Amino acid sequence: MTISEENYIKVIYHLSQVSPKGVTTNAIAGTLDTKASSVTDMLKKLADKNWVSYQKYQGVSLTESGLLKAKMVVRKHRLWEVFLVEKLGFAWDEVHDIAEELEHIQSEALIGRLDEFLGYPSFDPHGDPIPNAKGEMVKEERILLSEAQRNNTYRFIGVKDSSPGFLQYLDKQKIALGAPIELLEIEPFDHSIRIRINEQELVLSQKIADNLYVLKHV
Amino acid sequence: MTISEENYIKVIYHLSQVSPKGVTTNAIAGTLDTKASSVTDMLKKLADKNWVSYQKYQGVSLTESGLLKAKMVVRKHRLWEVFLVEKLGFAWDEVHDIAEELEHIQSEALIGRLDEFLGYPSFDPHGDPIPNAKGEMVKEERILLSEAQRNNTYRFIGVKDSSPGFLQYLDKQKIALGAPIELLEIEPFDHSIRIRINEQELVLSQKIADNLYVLKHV
DNA sequence: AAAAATATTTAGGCAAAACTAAAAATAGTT
DNA sequence: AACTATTTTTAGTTTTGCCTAAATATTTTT
Repeated sequence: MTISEENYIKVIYHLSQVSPKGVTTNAIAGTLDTKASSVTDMLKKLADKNWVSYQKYQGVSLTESGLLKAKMVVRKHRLWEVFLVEKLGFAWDEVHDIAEELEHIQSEALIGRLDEFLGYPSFDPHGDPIPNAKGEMVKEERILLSEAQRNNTYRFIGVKDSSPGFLQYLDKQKIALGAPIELLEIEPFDHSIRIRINEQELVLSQKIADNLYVLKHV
Repeated sequence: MTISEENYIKVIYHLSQVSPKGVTTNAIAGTLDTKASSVTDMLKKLADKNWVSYQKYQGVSLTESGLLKAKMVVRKHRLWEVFLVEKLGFAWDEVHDIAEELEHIQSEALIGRLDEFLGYPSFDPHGDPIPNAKGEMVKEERILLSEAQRNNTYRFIGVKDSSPGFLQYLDKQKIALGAPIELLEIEPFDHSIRIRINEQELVLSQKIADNLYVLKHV
């Protein structure tokens, strides 16, 4: 499996989470920053190798074996992210691009030992679950903070957008993974919300609340 | 710099150690397991980018900037090998191929932090020196055990051949890096040698002695 | 339901890095 | 010095993954 093929499979996997019926050519092209025609070429190749099922004009979805391949790439990506943050001391907004390269290193033994070295983590530094060697991962009943209810308390467990800009905003506001958040008020006009976090009150725009995953209760 | 370019530069660097006047096309082709014509193509490209000086039919040598590039690839390779052995628990005969992939990860920050994490090691698991960020490395007055003198004591500090087969042979004989070796006798007929190591006597063929680097004195 | 807009695919090409086969240069031998 | 053998280069192809431009499907709008 080439690096390019791995990247396509991974992107199809991520896009499938949002649109499970089938991923469009354009969506893939947009994510990979390539042209739709290049995507079509690759989809044929992936279909030949039985990693996706693809019908002209109808989008693609991963096959059983394609899904496992995708999960293994995601596993490697997230394990490397844990390594970079926990062991090498990188900040959570610095690790994505490096992990993007490391995820393509081909060695079962390496990833197995890395997993062990890290203590078999279940989540990466952004709160995303890490598939185990069989592709299994924790599934939590997370919701977006923008969908949360007034006067309830939640725990901040993940980000939807993990771009450096957003992560740096969270750092600045001292909104850290694991923090309890109490939803005090929802402003009907602009859907901004007022929360209590770290014994302080904070107002978040809808856009922010739309990118924070929380778990109910506390 | 592509992965292929890095591999060529690295191979030219290694071959230069043995033949400093100029590395031949065939030598490169042999090492990289490609055809001479492919090497010629690449040499032109590397010369265009000013990483080697190349004259048709006269072999190549690295330029200043090519030499630094080569040392940075070697630096990454050897640091990753230390990581694999020291942190992940791989044996010294298992790490070469994995490091061969890891050496191409592009991130100054990563390699700087890895170096720090490992405690700025000076040598890799096979006893080879690790260049620092400027390309500087320790230079020892090492010789081959086959060139050593009778009745002297040495310290085993490195291997010339670092293939898994040879390393496994050394493991089997309990010949480990750092061990003191006393040269008891040289057999004139086949140049085999008798040594004392780990309080035991051992006979080594010339081929073995030809692949062990030692330091005089003790 | 036809027209317009959008999405996708096809066709033809390009660059990188490899190849084979043939030509040219260098080195070794008599 | 000339001939032979070896090494190296050139010329022409192949494969992968991308591109542009044009053609075809699908979806949306009127």
